[in-house]
Amino acid sequence: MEQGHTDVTDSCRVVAPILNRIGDKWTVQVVRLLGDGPRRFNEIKRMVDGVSQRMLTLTLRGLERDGLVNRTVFPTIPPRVDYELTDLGRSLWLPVQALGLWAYEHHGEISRAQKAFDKRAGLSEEQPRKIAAAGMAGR
Amino acid sequence: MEQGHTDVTDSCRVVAPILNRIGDKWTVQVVRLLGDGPRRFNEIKRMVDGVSQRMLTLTLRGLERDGLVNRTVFPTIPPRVDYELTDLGRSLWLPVQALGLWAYEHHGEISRAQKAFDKRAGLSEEQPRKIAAAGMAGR
DNA sequence: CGGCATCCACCGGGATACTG
DNA sequence: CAGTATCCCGGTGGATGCCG
Repeated sequence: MEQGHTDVTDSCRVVAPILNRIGDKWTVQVVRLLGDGPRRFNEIKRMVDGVSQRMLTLTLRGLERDGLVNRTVFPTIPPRVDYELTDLGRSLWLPVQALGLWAYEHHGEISRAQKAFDKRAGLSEEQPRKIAAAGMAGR
Repeated sequence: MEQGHTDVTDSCRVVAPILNRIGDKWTVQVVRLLGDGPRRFNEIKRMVDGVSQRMLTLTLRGLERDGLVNRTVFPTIPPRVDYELTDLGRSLWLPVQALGLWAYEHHGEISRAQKAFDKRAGLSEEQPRKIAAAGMAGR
């Protein structure tokens, strides 16, 4: 990638839609699951608890469309379909892992911050979050 | 609700909601923007093009609630409010950067994969994606 | 078994107007 | 300037049923 580019919004416009894919309700779990090796449809469905088969289908289609997973059909009876990460998918898996690690390390802090925030908001509608002295507004 | 799987789904359940925050429509852009230094409300609104003031408010509130940004009110007239990343917010910024880097590096591959996929889907409804020989389905 | 199609509830998010 | 409040639309995603 070209370093030294400059505009924040520029790369953000590229990142945003991808983060939207990644960050949707099921993609991450599926990617992490498949990072472990190829799985078939109902296998995934069982492991990703709570997912409807509709959403799992859509998720896998999206991943396939993005070139992140390979879909392999075995024309047997009953039919069998395997999904596995492509090289691209595996390369995605790494930064996702990093983010997952961050989430895992900090979700305690986050939920504490949330509870503190909710407490402030709940006890008093007019609780000062952080008040700066007037006059130091100039930068 | 089931459990007792590998540790994959475990950490995923922690990651998913956070990725949901990060991956929502505006959070990343705001975080990256604030990674550059503190900004005031309308300053952010101007830089993040397309965001409504409602969504910007909600986004910043969410980030504040998660302990990722500090909100500082200057009780001046006209009022002024600064937003800046907390230490936690800055620590998040790194893996987000990594994911952004990945997106930036691979969005070409992705859009190519998407076009190829759409072409396959468009030309023929019954285009075989990848067919494995029957008989090798056993694992 | 692995889908796709349909219907429908919910809520994310935009536009607009009003307040301190 | 920095919000809050209200309305409303479209997309996301769950439930169900049918099909190869």
